[in-house]
Amino acid sequence: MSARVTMRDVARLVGMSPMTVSRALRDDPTVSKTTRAKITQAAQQMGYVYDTTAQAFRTQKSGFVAVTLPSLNNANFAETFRSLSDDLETTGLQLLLGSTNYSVQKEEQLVRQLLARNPEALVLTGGFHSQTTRDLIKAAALPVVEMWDLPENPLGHIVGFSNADAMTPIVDHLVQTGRRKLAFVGASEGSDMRGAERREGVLEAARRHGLPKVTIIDAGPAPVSMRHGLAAIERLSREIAQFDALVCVSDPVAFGCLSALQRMGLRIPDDIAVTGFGHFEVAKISNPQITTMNVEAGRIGREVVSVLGGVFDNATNTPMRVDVGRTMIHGGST
Amino acid sequence: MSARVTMRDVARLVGMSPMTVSRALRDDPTVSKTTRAKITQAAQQMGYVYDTTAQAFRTQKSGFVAVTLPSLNNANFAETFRSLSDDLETTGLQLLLGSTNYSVQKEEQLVRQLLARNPEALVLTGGFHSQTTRDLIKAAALPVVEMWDLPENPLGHIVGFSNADAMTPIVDHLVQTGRRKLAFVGASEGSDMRGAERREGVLEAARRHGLPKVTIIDAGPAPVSMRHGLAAIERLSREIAQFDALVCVSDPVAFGCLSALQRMGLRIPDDIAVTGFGHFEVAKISNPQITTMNVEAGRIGREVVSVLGGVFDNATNTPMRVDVGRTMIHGGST
DNA sequence: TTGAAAGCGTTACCAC
DNA sequence: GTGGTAACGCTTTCAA
Repeated sequence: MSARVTMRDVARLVGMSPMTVSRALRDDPTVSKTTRAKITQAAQQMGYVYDTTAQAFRTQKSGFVAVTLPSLNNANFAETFRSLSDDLETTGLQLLLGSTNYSVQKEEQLVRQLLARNPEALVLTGGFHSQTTRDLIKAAALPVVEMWDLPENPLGHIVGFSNADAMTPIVDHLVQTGRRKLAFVGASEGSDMRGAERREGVLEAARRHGLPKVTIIDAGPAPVSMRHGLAAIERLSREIAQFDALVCVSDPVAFGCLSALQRMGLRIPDDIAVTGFGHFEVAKISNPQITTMNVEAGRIGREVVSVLGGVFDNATNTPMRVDVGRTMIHGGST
Repeated sequence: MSARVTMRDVARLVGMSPMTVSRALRDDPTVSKTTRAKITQAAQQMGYVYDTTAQAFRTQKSGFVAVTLPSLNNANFAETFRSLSDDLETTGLQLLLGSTNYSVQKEEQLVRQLLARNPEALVLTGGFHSQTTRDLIKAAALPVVEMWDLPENPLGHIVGFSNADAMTPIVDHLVQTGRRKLAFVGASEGSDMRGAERREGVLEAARRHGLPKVTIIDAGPAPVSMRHGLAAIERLSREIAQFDALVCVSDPVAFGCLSALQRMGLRIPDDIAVTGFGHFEVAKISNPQITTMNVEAGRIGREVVSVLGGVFDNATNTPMRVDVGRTMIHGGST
């Protein structure tokens, strides 16, 4: 177990100072070509490995951007993460990822853990956090972006959309196609804030249209997916026939509902309409295809990087507020 | 912009040495109860945040475990990651995650990036890597676990299963139920190594049974999902009727195929059988349910942590080899 | 139970 | 174009 090769060792070999080695390895233009060549060659030969930890310590810059996501197993969040990491690559920043599993409690713990790593920025999914989390973040005094949401009192920058408003076109469309007895299928109260906003958006839109009270079907605590949609409908059994449209919090839930309804022999959309949210792959592949709302998950990631770029460059801290678009996708389920 | 609060500052406030503060904050039992209480209280009040970077630098331990996954948007890999991070939590280690997007090229770049952070261990998905990647890893001389595979020449420890062998029960089952003209639907050659192994497993099993040559249906470069399965079948159109069973590389692909077949008016399993792999949610929700092979993704993560625990504790480096089980799940699609 | 000194590997800053 | 010095915040080691 030989000791680590450091810049000092490389310097000694080429007969120069560690400082010059440092500059050479960082492509500092003040180093002469010959020197640089000699140094890189020596470094290679000695098996020198650059010590990011020491750099991070010395410069007080970790090179990390911390990100929280409610869940990894979600095509939309995964896509946001991917575009984030792709676009961040050129900047040399690394993503430090954590998953909250839709729990405000877990988020607090996670944020604490992430902040201990001195990230240069923090990207949170959603605009709802515990007071402690907010305090921690404020004390850390680092750039913050909240995404996938459009909170009233943001912690910093925002890249997202109003989950409530996003439901309006869906309800409008259902009403236009003659549906009146709506039910909303989503996660239990308090477990998924964006889902709750979507629910409120549906209730509000229904009120505006003068529809009868929308029934809330609880699919269980978040994350809710296909199986929870299916189970919720199976629990209701024939009672489901009293509704003429099921507005679901997400496409996987909608697909679960669709499947359960079909197993019961109901015809979609003739007997009952079903809508989803998020333009997941399953919405396009199911029979019939599910009417849904597309949110450009990739664009959210890219916009976040662009916001961060502005923050790092200008050091201006005027909070940005990027409202990304949504597009309704019509399927055969309505 | 006030300067960072350090242990020195906390020490000054309570009239003790930084050393005692360090010990108190790490719950060193040699610190008296009163002192600890005073220190933690002062730290809290001053908004002290522990500097992990400095600690990592000083102790030469990053506290990181690096993990590569082919894709985040995959219920199985997401589950493995979740169990990994859950089980690692008690050890105080942080996961540093990167996604290779099923590219050996990208993996190389990613491994380089991750190794620069001095992780204490490296967890890779799959047993196939570029020579450069292998060299990089060997030079780094850190504990390595390859998972989701059972390579012949592992880099270190293994937690996985043979993707080829895992297909045998599926082919056996198809043969037993009278199917003989099989096609395999998967990603293009060279883009998904575990998928390729599954394909070889199917070919081999078919040979053993004396079946006619299995047709390979190329669903495009990895990652392949629902839409690729659907598109592949749509491209073949009525030619698909020559097969009596479609063996798919994964459940999402199988669901795409199933959906395409149903859109063409074929009946599953009467006209053609469909099998998947991975026991994804969609296999249980689709109509009919898809016959699949369950791999305990969560268990893989837990076993990896257990292997790492052994490595860190004993410092013994005898390579472990954990073969996790698989269970066939029968659905109505066969 | 507590403290002093030293140093982890790098780079900012200034000098030449 | 290159080098010397000091320092980032913490913990190991030894001493009291």
